[in-house]
Amino acid sequence: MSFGEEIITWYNKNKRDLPWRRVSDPYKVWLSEVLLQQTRVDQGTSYYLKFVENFPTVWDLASATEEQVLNLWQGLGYYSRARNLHFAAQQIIKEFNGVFPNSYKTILTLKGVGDYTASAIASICFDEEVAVVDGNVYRVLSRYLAIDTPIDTTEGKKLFKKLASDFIKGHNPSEFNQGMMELGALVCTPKKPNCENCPLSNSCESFAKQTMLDFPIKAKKTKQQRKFFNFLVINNEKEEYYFEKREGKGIWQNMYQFPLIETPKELGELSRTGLTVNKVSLPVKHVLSHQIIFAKFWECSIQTKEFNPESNWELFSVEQLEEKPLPRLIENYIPKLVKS
DNA sequence: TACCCGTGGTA
DNA sequence: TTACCAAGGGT
Repeated sequence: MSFGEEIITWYNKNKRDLPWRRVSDPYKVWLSEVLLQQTRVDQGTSYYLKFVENFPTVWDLASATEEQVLNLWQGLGYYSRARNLHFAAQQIIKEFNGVFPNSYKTILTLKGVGDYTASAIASICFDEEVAVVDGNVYRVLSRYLAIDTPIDTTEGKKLFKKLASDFIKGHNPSEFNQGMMELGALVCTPKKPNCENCPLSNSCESFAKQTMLDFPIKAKKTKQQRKFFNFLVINNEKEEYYFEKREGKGIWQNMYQFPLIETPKELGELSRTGLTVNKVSLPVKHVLSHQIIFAKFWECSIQTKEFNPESNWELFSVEQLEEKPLPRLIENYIPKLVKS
């Protein structure tokens, strides 16, 4: 059997029964693909079910507010995906009259849809012969051919797209693409590849040399910057708390947090006119892909005469917060408010 | 192009 | 405990 035949035969025998594999609606396939970007199936599945239930059609998604979409996305991370998803739903209504675009080229014009996602939808829903290249495909191909070109370079991306495009030729595009990813997810795994049960081990270059774990090669390492966040936890006599909406370009855009004071180092003492600090949390370490945040929560009470809230601060009860999109760091602190 | 964007699981 | 990384995309 050819490479592609091996992949497809193995896939049809070993594929998992996943919710988005039971549907043919390109809208739902799109939802699943965006939800699973840089996200494990175990982590994304419950979100997929929530989204399909709350927004059964692209019209429902487009009609929602961004805040509703972000709120449903809460906890999954990479929130630009949610904002772009909402934007793209409105694109589909306006530019495509509510009919999901049906080719790689047109799907690619949707916000938040790049080469991978456009290839996935076009192949799975419309049988277009375009190869997906995701983390799984990089791993499978780099090991199979023992390719030492780094995958995180322009040259590497171009090379692997070309290789996958050559391998897919003449095969069922949907089954080939999903088979490549499924093999990477279940057999050709990052740490302990199960080569004994791999349909390609006979002809795998790295298996022959037992160098599977040397691939794929990456050129860069991500560096994490340390940051010090101080959140002002201020409540009034009605047990409401001040919050602010994050704006601008950075992390957690359009999501809510306690009023923030960022400092270059850990803050030992906080003084602000009209506020008395009652309690301060130990630093909470919150690790992100490019930052490590050390957050202190300063629980304050108001000295009514001199206190002057900023104009962008809003008061919410704990109940009202249910409908506001919160970063995990903030969400995790809410139970402490109810206790004390 | 290099860098930014989250969260949680694993060894 | 650190390092890696999971169905990537935007700027």
